[in-house]
Amino acid sequence: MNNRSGIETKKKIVDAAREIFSSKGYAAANMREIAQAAGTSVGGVYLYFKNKEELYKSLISEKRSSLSSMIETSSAQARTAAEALSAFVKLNLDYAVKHKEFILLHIREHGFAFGLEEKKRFFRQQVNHLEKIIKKGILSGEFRECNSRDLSKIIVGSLRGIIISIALDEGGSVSPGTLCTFFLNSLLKEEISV
Amino acid sequence: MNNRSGIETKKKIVDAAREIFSSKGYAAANMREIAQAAGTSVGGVYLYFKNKEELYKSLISEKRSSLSSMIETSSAQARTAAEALSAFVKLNLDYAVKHKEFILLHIREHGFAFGLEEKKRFFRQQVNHLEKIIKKGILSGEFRECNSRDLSKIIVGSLRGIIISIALDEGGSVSPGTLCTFFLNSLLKEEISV
Amino acid sequence: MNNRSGIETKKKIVDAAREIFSSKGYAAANMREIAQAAGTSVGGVYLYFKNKEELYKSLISEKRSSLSSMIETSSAQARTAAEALSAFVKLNLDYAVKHKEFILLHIREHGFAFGLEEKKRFFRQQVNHLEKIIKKGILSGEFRECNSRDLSKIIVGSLRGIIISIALDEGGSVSPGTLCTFFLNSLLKEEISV
Amino acid sequence: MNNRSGIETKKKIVDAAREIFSSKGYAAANMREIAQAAGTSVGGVYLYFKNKEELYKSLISEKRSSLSSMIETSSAQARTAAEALSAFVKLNLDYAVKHKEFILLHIREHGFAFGLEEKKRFFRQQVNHLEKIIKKGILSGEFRECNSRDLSKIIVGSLRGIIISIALDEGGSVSPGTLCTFFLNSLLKEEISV
DNA sequence: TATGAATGAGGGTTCATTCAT
DNA sequence: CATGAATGAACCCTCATTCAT
Repeated sequence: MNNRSGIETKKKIVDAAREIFSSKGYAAANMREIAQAAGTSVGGVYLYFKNKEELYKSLISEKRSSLSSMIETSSAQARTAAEALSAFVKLNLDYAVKHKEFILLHIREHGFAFGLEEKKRFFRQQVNHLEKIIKKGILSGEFRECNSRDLSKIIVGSLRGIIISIALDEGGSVSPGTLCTFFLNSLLKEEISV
Repeated sequence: MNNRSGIETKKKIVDAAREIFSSKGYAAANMREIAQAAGTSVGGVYLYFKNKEELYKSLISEKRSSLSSMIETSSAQARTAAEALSAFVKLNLDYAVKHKEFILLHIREHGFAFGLEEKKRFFRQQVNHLEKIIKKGILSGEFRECNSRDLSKIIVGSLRGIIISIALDEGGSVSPGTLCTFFLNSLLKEEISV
Repeated sequence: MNNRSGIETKKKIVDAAREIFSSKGYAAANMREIAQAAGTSVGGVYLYFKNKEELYKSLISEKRSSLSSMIETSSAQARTAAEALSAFVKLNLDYAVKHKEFILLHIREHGFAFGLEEKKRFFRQQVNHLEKIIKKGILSGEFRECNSRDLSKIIVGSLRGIIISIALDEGGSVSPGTLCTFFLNSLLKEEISV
Repeated sequence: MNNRSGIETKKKIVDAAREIFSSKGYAAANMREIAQAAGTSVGGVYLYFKNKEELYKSLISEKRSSLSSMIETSSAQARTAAEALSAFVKLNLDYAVKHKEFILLHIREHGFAFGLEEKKRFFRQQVNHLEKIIKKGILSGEFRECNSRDLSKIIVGSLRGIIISIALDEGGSVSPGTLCTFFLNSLLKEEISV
């Protein structure tokens, strides 16, 4: 096959790699298989990616930055703090549903091999982002007084756990609405029932 | 090796295996290294475990069942539903702090390699257990009316996410108390502030 | 590439190939690199040379024959045997200094890969040529009686060793004059000091 | 095969490696082939040598140091400078005859891949050693006044070239005696005929 | 029980060569 | 003539597993 524009080939490789990495993890995935799934030869993969690690990292950062920017955008458009939090939660969950493989990729290899620092940075980013939302809510009188830092950590952490459940198809999904209500119970002045 | 009983050797192997598996993941860990860390020979490991997979699985199930039974016990001793939930949360967090390596082991390889089914079963077990607590709380009038199944899933999922944060040392731990309060906000009739 | 004639391209390839082959040896050199250094594409190289081996061989024989003819010419112009020997030695040394890379190429791969027979033939040629000079010198009474065959072998061999030292920049060059004197000590009737 | 004492296996590997490296050069030699020739498995080779490079280097240094020490010893026993020089030449030639493969190994890869510095050092060592002999000869009145440094370089270089001829079986060997006489012609006060 | 040398399949990676454009 | 993406065989090396001692 002699595809003049390698861009198509590259895309196929990326797709195949995501699929395979996420289903078996980094170490168990093998380049031969990825090439095959992408419809190319082994050498073909190395035409676009320096090596296995680079291929893997490219998947991670590509997705991570796309999620980050989506979150940023949606928050800017929210009127109230509750709305911003809802958007934050929904985006994360939607993303998890749409990109299960990415989530697995992201969760798995957590703290292994390489990229630990990048992952922690991403987590901190999320926490910081949420903290801003909460603080704004407190200032505006929408949320009650609380430790915004701790709550942010708890919520981001929780979200991650729930996303894992979704990605692993563990016993049915939880609706974003239900989850938002759950979080808002500790934030809003008036109580709502789940 | 001149241990009177092989039991000691086996224990050393298990400890070394946990340490190494959890720090590098299943695929990247290697038997020579485990044997060395355990102070035995490669062949020695195969005296006690059929193969790498068996060794790995034994670690998982060993810890998982020990946690399960602890939770079971603690719940039986609780007077109120809130107390039972607190115990549940605290046990899980304590366990995470004390056995970070196990958590990593448990989280990582999530849905990979093998053991996916066991992991899902464990998750369902936890959800079921929590659901019972919540239902009891509703019946006793301690908790408000709510979808106990959904809430259980949310809480167990959240707990998992937070445990991961702890295991990965991501930006300071959240106290069990704070976390319980957070969960109870959606359960108790009276509201409490975090 | 918009060279009017491919001849220029071919020359560039040959130059690049010599440079790279001689600096890394046959096996470690690679076609992509050669093409790049020559300012062409990989395919371009194959337009002028059937394959890697052919490209390599062409370098060797090109240089070898040019040296051979120079030696032939210079000998024809010499008046005395000593002069002929001097010319022979000087040409070889000059050549080594000017074409270090070729020497390396020639020395390295000595008896390997391919071309062993050609190399031996070249060596024999040199020995034969020198033997003629020595015999002429004995006949003319310039040189003393000696085993001309053995001496030729020794001198050609020695020359090769010294050329290697030069090509490898091992500790300073020896002047052609000094070397000639050294060789002539075993040939001339009167003794000279180095 | 389960050879309790790996030392035998290691020897077989070394022998096979020398044979193969010297017949095809470093780059063209391949580990599978070496293992096969040694009667072991690929993994077996890596039990004794970290990698291809290490295996290669071990051959070189092993032989090099053994030759060095032989030369040192023989020189110490020589009565006259001429005797010392003879011993030096003979040892080198004998070594070349007995260890053709080593010579090839040593000559080839000259200035490539790795080990260039070690090779230069070995050359300088030889030159230094010979220079001492010549200086002693001049002092004792055995040799005539001459530039001992230059002559040493010339002789060591020549020796190398002649050894290459021998190793490559290029047209019959030169006897050590003839060669010594050749060298001594430029050193001894009285002239001798070859 | 315990050892560790030996095995060999398999993984990551390179590179000469081809060929559609 | 020229290009460079594509191919795939082959290389170096690792490691789970076995087995003679």
